[in-house]
Amino acid sequence: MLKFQQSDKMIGLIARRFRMLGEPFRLRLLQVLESGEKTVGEIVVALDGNQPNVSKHLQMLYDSGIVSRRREGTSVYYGIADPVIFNLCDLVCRSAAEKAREDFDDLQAVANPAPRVKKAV
Amino acid sequence: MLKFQQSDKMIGLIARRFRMLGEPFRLRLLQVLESGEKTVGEIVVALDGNQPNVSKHLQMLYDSGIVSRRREGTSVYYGIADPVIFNLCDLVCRSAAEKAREDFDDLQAVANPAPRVKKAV
DNA sequence: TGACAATATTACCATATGGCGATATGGTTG
DNA sequence: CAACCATATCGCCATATGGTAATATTGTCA
Repeated sequence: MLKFQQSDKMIGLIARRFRMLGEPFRLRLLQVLESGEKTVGEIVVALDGNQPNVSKHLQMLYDSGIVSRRREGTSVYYGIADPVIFNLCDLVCRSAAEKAREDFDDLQAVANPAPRVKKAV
Repeated sequence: MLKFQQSDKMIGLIARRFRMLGEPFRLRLLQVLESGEKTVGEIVVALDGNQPNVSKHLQMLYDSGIVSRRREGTSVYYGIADPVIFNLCDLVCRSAAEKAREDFDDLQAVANPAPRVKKAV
């Protein structure tokens, strides 16, 4: 924010980044890669996904500059290219947890409405 | 990351948050709200959008706990409920800018391939 | 070069999402 | 209550996106 008052292009780029992280399967992909480089095959096994789907999402993350790619023989190793995403996830995680807690409290409040005195049930 | 190895539900929540930010129009909405509470009408004018669309996106942001809502007469004021989003945007902005710079450098490198000696064009 | 393994690409379907006009709802004022 | 704001919701369409099977590509090795 603040700095991208600028062009619509910049906003588009930012949005794209967020959209990349806005997909559960891709988050799980990144989660798997957090412990280090992995081949497509290894990732497929780890996530119990199907290969074309994994490749597709990896491609998207690669195009966005979030993951790196390295070929070795017939295998391709993917890794985290931009560790900042972990900071992002961390922030969002905390924030989402906070929100969830508030929602829960609100529900509680509805269930036990303002016990002014002792409670009369 | 790290902390949401846990449930798929948590991953879903995180993804949803990111998805909320993964839409140019919503980013612009938040940009407008950064300078303070605004009514729907004011936002419509500021973004030159149409009212139902603005309301819809505001509703989504509200459901996600990103913006707050306050009624005053027939108007409704929206504001930022979770300022963390600005940190997020800031991080992504920097990161995206970095990526853009790298892409540019790569292009340059292709255009002017390794001038070993003087240059032979 | 042929056979095989790993990964990428394509094609297609189902669903999700955004934009927008028409309409409903909620609140104010007379 | 009627008329009139401001906002929310609905219905529809066009497009984007994710999942998956079939197929193409790339690299290795004999």
